[in-house]
Amino acid sequence: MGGGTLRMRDIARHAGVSPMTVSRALRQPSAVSEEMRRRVDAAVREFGYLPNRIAGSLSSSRSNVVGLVVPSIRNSLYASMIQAASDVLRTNGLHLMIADSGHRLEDEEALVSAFLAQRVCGLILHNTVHSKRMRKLVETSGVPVIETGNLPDEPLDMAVSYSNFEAARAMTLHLARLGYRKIGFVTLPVRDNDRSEERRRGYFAALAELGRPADASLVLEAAGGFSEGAEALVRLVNAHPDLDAGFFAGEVLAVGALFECQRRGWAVPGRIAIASFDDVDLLRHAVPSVTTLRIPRPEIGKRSAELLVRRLQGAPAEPIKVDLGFEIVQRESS
Amino acid sequence: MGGGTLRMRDIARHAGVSPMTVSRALRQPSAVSEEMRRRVDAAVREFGYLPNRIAGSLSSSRSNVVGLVVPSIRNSLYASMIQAASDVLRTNGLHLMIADSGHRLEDEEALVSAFLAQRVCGLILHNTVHSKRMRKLVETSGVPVIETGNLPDEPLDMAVSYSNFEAARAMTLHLARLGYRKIGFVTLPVRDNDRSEERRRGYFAALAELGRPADASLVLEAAGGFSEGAEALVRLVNAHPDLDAGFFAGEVLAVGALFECQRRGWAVPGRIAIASFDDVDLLRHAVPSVTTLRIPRPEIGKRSAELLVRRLQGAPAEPIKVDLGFEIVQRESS
DNA sequence: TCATATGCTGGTAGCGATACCAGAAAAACG
DNA sequence: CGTTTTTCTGGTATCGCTACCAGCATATGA
Repeated sequence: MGGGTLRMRDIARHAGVSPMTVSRALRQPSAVSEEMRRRVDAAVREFGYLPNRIAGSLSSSRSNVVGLVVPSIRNSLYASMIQAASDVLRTNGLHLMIADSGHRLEDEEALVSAFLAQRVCGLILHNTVHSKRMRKLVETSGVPVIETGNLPDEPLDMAVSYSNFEAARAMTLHLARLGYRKIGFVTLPVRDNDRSEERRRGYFAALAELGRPADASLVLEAAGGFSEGAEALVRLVNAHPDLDAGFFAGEVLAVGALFECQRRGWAVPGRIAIASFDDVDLLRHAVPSVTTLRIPRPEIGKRSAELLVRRLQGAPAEPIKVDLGFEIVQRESS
Repeated sequence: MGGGTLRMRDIARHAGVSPMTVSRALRQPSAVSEEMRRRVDAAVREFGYLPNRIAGSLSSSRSNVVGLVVPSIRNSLYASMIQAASDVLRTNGLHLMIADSGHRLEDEEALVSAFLAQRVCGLILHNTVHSKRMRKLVETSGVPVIETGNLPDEPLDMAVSYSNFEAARAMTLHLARLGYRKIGFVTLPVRDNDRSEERRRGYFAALAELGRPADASLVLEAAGGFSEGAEALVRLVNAHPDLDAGFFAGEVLAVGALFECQRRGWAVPGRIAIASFDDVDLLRHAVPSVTTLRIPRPEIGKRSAELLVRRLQGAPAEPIKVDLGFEIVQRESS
């Protein structure tokens, strides 16, 4: 059973050609004659031969695997990005190795090391905060890298993202423009996470522009679950009975808060308005539908993969920074 | 930059030992003397050497990558399974290559081929319906395989799952026991998907046990979106004004239906009860919280990975079929 | 004391493919 | 028709590492 995996030379023998001809017939059929191609194809099909990509990679020092590190596989946000990236890569004969860092910087470093040891031909990292050691690791490897979670000041290589700062700022201004006077902000954990940090900064920047005081008690940090969102809302309202809008840095938090309002019979947006980050289906279909920021996650995945592919095809290694922007989606909840 | 990647012999030279000693010091430190280990470690750290796993895999004909194919990366159900599997694999030095078949059988076959060409050391497949060619492909490769989406009659190798049939049957009986007289069932697309098919069969089996007629108009097939769930519910109610319960084969469908009830002011469960498949956070926190089937997704991922690891460590290649069961979670919506 | 066991190190020969070059055959040219 | 070019094929030498065996020390036994 399966023990005897075939090698190229076996196919070659059966086809009555040299191994080199088999190799060529498989990778660039146009380089061999009609006759050879026919013989090789026949033998390949007859034995169900699958070329050993490991050997191929070693020999050509070129791999066809891209490594991707996200903070959490579970999060559906990343899922839409991953899907889009995966699709583009696949049509270019590349595969995706996925790992999650669990939001731990040291784990990310270990994962990147492992990926580099596997000799991936490219890396996509969601995180944009890196240790010095990691930066050096990636740089000396010479592997093209894309960062996607934020627009970093000093990209490792290429970046495809949007501005968390601008997005949070824009939404805060939007809520103010709609007439909300007291806007609370619920952020995801900030530690080792520049995205959260940027969003918080954006919120405060907007308040400053509006000439409103920066009240730290209007900002709460919450882990990203439904309960945490509900809890945060309640705490904010208790502390600030005149709170008339809540801006949540994640869709799960926002929906958790929305459910809490339903349980307590608080009208949304009558009693309190709700706004969220990231346009997932859930927010569009919730009752009431939730105002949010549309971040072009699939486009980020697509562009990242495309840039990687282009670079692998020989494009010059110049730093590229793509800002795919965002969009405010005004809905019933505000 | 980075052009000159170091080889083991370079490290060996700098450490004043042979390449073999470096190899051993890295893989089984106990096999070399204290002194050698020290010298090698120092050189490795000094130059930031990363062993080339491609070469290592080729040489030892042993890889450390597991291939995983799910119908859709986007679906959060798979995410919790993937996460759990990934964790177990990582602690055993294995990595995960992930691909999605988009529910297309022919794509799955292509992906499995590609994975086998990459010489993965194991496969996890969610799907359990396979073409003849695919079965042969996998069998002759000799690679251990786990199927996770259903309990197949003829597993390729090992299976870790639960019974879709029994789960759907149990929930239908449960709803009947609660007193619901007319239970509609909304299934996900059935084509090439034995899970959906099994669920539908389970629903009908329950009806038969209850001595109720098998009314095909009580079953609707819907693609898995919020709108589709909402739509399906409305169509069912229009066709059957006395419908008092809706059982949805996916959580997005169920929540979509729930939202529709909220929009229309239908009391849940007063006017109509709702039940779902799969226990995701959303269902627990929705208002009202939704009755559902808890499928042990993380456990499935964990056990799958563990079985794979054990097999790679030399466990005999015997067919194993693990049924991790399910559980009915009764909540407010029914 | 010699013989056998044990611990550690290094040399050699692959793993299965591809890069590169050489050469034969066919085609194109003057 | 000879010469140059083009087209195609095959041999050889890696790619970077590990399996396997040989060999030298030191340790253990009789």
